[in-house]
Amino acid sequence: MKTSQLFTKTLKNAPADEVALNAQLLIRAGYVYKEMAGAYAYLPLGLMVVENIKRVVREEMNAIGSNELIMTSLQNKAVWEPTGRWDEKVVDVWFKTKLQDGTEVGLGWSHEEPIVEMLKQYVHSYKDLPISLYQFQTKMRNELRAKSGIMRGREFVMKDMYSFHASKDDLDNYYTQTIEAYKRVYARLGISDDTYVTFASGGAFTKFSHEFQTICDAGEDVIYLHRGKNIAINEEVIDDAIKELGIAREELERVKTAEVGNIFNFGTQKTDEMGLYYTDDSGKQQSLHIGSYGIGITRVMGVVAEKFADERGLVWPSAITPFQVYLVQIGTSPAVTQAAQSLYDTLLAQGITVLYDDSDRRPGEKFADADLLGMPHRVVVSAKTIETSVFEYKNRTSQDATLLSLADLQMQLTK
RNA sequence: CGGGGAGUGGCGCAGUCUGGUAGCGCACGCGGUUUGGGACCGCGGGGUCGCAGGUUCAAAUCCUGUCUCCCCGACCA
Repeated sequence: MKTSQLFTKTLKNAPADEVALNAQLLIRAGYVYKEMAGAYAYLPLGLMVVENIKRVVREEMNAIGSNELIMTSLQNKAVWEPTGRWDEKVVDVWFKTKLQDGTEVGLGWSHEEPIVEMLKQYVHSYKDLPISLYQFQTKMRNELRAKSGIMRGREFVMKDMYSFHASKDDLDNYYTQTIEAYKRVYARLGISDDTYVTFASGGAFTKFSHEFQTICDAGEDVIYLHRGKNIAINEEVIDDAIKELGIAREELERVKTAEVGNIFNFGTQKTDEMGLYYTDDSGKQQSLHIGSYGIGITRVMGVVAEKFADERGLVWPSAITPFQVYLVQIGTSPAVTQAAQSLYDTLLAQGITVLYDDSDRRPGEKFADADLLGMPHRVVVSAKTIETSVFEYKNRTSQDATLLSLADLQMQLTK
């Protein structure tokens, strides 16, 4: 895409009321627009990142046999009453509204109850199990206080998955598979080195649930870490956990983290509360074992933005960058324009995504934008480079540029 | 929800204490000179000062109320 066609605008200053680094950079670089506290619009560049993160997650969820669907944002009060969670004293993040005839409805902050309710219509026999469903949904949570830019909003995109099983063993097995799938997701997103599977507080039917926590100063959680044994424990459950695991608190390192995923083993709690049962092979009615697995898509984007950014701007991992290459044309002579256009066409034909800065701005501004926008590769075409038929290449994270032939450049961009 | 801070062109700010109908930088438009790390000169457009009410001859400025935003805390299924 050419910048002349892209809806975007970079800013030198971030709005003064944004303190969170992720929001400052994402707003300055034109990825997001703040509608109100805790609610951000995703502009074309930001949407590309969101979609790229979703693509990675989608591929890994599909790989463990889950099915994508999409539930509704409007939710039925009657579905939530049996579990007691319609009550605002139990769930304090509800957004509730009324239909014109006075019927109360809720805006979805979770889809656990609705999806269990839905399955009553489809699951009757052990032959229908197991089943795993997931969606990417905009969750609405009426948080007392929004904070940390896109890392804790009142409206955010979440991947939530739910699995349904005939036995505890089958659920446990799938739960373990999901942990591995989540690890692959974080590896592909470039944050696996700093992401830990963490023991956390869970429902009444599990000793612990698991969180995926990424080391991040802007995070809201604190975990205790044993890098050698690869053990991580949320501060919330530290006392119980060290007893359980037989380790000493002194062995653990205390770090600030952001929760990028959370999985729960519900056991048969939901099925019993809501009356979802199946018939086993001897004709007896049985409870289902249910698991629930979430990844905050937009929060992950904020964490990645926050973690990798440097003083010049964003730095995107290759897997989720909106474009692989920021192509800078310097000068507007026909020869330079033709060379830049030609390179642009060549790279596109090769399947490499390119943002081609075809504006007639000065070089300094273009370089500053290239850094701020954070694409992994920068290529410059100028009068100097076409003289010797080379291209100037620089990686976002390196200081120095090198001159490469077209073939070498193509190799650099595809490795 | 408790505590603290802040709302002045699109963004960043000054002006408020000591009332006298709004200013700077960036951005934007036009002309010119420039062109490898956010250029320079000239000209120009744009705000009624979050909102409402009050005091006053006169309110961005004083008073009351209200809305919004940010930070800390509490909360986080």
